[in-house]
Amino acid sequence: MIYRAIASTVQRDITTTLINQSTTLSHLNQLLTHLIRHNQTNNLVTITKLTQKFSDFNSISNAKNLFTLFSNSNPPDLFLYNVLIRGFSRNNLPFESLSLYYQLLKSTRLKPDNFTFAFLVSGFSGFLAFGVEKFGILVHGQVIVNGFGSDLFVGSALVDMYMNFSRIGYAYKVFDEMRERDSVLWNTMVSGLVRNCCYEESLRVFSDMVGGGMRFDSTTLAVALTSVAELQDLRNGMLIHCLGVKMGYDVHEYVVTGFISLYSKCGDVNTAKLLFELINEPDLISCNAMIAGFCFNNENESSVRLFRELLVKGEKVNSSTIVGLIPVSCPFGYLSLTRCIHGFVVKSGMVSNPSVSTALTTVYSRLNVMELARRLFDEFPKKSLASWNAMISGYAQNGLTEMAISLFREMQKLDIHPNPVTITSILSACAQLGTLSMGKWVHDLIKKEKFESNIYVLTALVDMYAKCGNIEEARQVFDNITEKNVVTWNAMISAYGLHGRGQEALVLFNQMLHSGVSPTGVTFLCVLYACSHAGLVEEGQKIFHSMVHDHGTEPLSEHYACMVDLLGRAGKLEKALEFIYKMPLEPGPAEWGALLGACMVHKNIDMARLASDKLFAMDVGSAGYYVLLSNIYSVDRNYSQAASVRKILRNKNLAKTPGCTLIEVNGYQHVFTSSDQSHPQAGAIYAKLEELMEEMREAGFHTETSTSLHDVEEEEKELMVKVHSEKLAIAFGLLASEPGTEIKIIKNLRVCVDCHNFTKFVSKVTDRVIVVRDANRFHHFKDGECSCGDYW
DNA sequence: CTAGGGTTAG
Repeated sequence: MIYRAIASTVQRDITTTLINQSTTLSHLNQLLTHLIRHNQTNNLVTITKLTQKFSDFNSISNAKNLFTLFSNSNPPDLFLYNVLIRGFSRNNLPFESLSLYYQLLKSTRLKPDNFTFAFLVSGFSGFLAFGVEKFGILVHGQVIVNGFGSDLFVGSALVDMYMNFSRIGYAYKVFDEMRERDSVLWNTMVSGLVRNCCYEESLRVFSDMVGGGMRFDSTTLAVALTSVAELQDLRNGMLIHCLGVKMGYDVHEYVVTGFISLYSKCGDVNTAKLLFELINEPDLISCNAMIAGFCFNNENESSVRLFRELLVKGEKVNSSTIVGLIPVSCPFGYLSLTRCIHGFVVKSGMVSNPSVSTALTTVYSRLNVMELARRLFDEFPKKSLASWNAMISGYAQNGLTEMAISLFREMQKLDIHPNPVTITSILSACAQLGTLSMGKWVHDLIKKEKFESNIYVLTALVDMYAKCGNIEEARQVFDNITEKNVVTWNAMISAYGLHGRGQEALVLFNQMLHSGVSPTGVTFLCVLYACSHAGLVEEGQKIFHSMVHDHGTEPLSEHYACMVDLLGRAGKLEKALEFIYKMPLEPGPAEWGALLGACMVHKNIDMARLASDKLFAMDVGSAGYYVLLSNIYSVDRNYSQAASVRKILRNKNLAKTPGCTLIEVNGYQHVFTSSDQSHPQAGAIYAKLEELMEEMREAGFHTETSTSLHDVEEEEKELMVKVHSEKLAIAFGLLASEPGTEIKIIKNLRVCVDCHNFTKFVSKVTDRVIVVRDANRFHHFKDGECSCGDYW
């Protein structure tokens, strides 16, 4: 009897040892066959061990069958349930986990414990699909009801889950409610924030962790390195470097790889190369970091060379290598090169890797071949958040704003939660479209989701408010940003320029210099643009001078064009022309175009002809210039010439854009076109308009058409028979909004003189502020005056 | 540990 017991124990120990030592799936299968053959499938410990091992080998069907086999003749204990739930979760089957959990509740008297919940929750940490989030929240409810709300294991799993859904706010809530915090919990927070591109926030949490004396391991340090690298924050990066050395973590090759990545992304390739050479035998991963570093610094030949070396050494390159290499085809701008890489990716089967596909989508977007990008996107077997973002941002950046927003809506329908990157792109789309209501909605979303510390989001928010006409709101958001970068400053400066508030732009520019942020070329463009739109000629010239001599910034063609615009707008046409002749670069379409525009405003026909001759010689494919030239001939009463230019325009297929105006009332958008009758309230609108026009005529105003030379395309000629869309929108705005409230409209073309006069008049007699965004800038009409000083 | 998605100017 005793012998038999010992024998069975020995047998069990041997089996357990064999299971533990199994290194392949076939070992396990052999063992299982053996157990079944000898009728030894009734031992709980053995079965549990085997179930666990099967799921570790991703053979979840075996694990499941084993569980069923056992439970047919024995009641499983909680441990076995937990092991299988863990198996399902690890194999990305959260719903299988969930149904097993229900089975546990329904058909046993077992009480789920912290392991059950930790495993159950963890199933939702890597799973993103339609409507999963609701189930995640449901599971969280079960956790609380069962009293595990402050369990560390469960808590970490919950934080990880919410981070996966980009629910930063919920993750924080779980984190805050933990009575004690271990290094795993902290690490989950830090890496979750990194996964959601909240790099500043992750560094803040990391420094809280270190400052609080919490032990951190080399992995956490590596995650923090990711943040500083992404932020290109060399100062903190070097601090973390020191910290890593002090802790002795630099013996780990992956930490050194993190350092290489940091210096690569901060532009210090030499240090990166030095560290790279210190590694005796660089592995694939450190090579990838170096390749990406070369790419980042436009050392494309070096990247390709290292890539070749890897191939020669017989190393198997992975998706990281390809993703790191793909940007090489971007600055080159060669579609064929991208196609080549695309071909390689398809051949090697890497096309199913979301990172690779997303990178390719991005390259296609940058090259503005959106059809290819979309086709690739539609073919993704599994769309990651990044792939959605790549597509949405591609649309937004190429001006296909409606497509961007409709894709975002689709995403929401599928219950896929946006992260800060998505939000930034959508804000950019709102800014371009001028949809304030949607922009405000996104702002609320930002607050709810705790994306408020993300500098990209906030900068895009400033820009959105400015471009939707809410300059004060833009400023408020701007003032609340604690750590502003150059782009943030640029956005606010350009906002003032857009609204014709040049002095404020200059004040802000000086504040920026005092705050220690160095201006870039874009900063000077923003400032010069602001000066130009406010007629601040001397200030602009001083800035231009200081840009070259104090800041050592080399002016690009855009800067010269801006100066031409500045001088030209102010009527200093001769000076503008002289400036063009004296500039060290070859003057291009931008400079001549700016001069031509100025000539039209100041009615200098001869110089206009000179400028347009230059433009035609360059064969610029822009309808605007042709319209301007046609207008010149009209002024000269040379109608046949004017007609022939328009014919060229038609032949070249440079379609003129029809004018339309958008107005938002109570969150609804109304779009008007010229002489539009389609609005349900058209009758009342035209009656209101007639009433105002009559009043205007009585006050001695008359319609002005022929003398105006703005680039408003055909519209003006139609004025005698048609009513411009902005008048309709304004009349509607007066009817549909409360007296005394501000009216805001957006027009796709430039405002014509007649409408400008009309709007001035209306603002006076109705005592309303009317804000007009045209193709170029904002006009604030108040009390019969416009902020542009009749100069646009 | 390495890799994919974001803001400003024209």
